[in-house]
Amino acid sequence: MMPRHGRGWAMGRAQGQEDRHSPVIGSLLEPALLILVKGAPSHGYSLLSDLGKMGFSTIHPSVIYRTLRGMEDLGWIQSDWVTDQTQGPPRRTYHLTEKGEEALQFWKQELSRTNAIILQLLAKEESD
Amino acid sequence: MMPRHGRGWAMGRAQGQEDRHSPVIGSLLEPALLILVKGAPSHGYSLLSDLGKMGFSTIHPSVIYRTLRGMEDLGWIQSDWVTDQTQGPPRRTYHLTEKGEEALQFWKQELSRTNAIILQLLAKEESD
DNA sequence: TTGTCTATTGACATTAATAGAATAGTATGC
DNA sequence: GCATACTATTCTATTAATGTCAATAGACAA
Repeated sequence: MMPRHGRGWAMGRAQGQEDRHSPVIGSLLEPALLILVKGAPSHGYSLLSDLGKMGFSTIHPSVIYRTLRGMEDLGWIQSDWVTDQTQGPPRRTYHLTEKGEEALQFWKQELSRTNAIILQLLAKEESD
Repeated sequence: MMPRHGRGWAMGRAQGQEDRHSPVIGSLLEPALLILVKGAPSHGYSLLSDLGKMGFSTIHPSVIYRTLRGMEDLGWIQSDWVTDQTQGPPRRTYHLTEKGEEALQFWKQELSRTNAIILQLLAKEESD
């Protein structure tokens, strides 16, 4: 049986499971949420679809909600319940805090660094 | 107490723990090993230092050995014991298999995709 | 024989990911 | 007034991955 995430991801893909994301995508969820919430305060369900458009479509909703709660525990974002202007039950709407802005700065550096490493890896593979 | 990996990584950094890698780095270990082993058959201890030079310096040796064994279980690489030309105990030297080459092709696509997502995220943050 | 470098493995506790179901409000058609 | 679909969030059980530490052991030089 296939591991459900992480190790050996590329194996599952080869066997026709296109709908499972790689571990890299999962690891980018946190900075992606910070950036989206910084852009405009938002709630889980809306972030879910924003992320979908950005290439995070395979991440399970519960993972996104759980991550948001975790980030709130860390003090990076804060939530308020919004009951009006909703087409359904109340929304928990998150906004970025100063602490979250700080964390985002670290993440930005890390994203650049990651970019460099990936380019290096691709270049090395090309040269073989 | 700080989470030891993943969630909330950027927090630890802010408190002066520069020596802990982000979850992204960990998730790139597998493709990095595939590419290095494809370049030239090699053993764990040597890959450890190659990875260090590439920006994976904070990954614990046992994680690298464990990942290599996992990749061998998946049939992506194969190992032989080499006893001569060593400056210490025997080395388990890995080489890439055809299956590993296939996995690497999927990973290459994913690395490009990841690159695109990261650039998109950084661009979005700039525009805020 | 002590220490240092090379080299690999195993075990334990912690943390994260996944699927699935439960809960619930709103809106629309019939 | 009832079924259905969409919006919106939470919880739980299971499984996988990660981090850390310790153990093992050969080679070589002081």
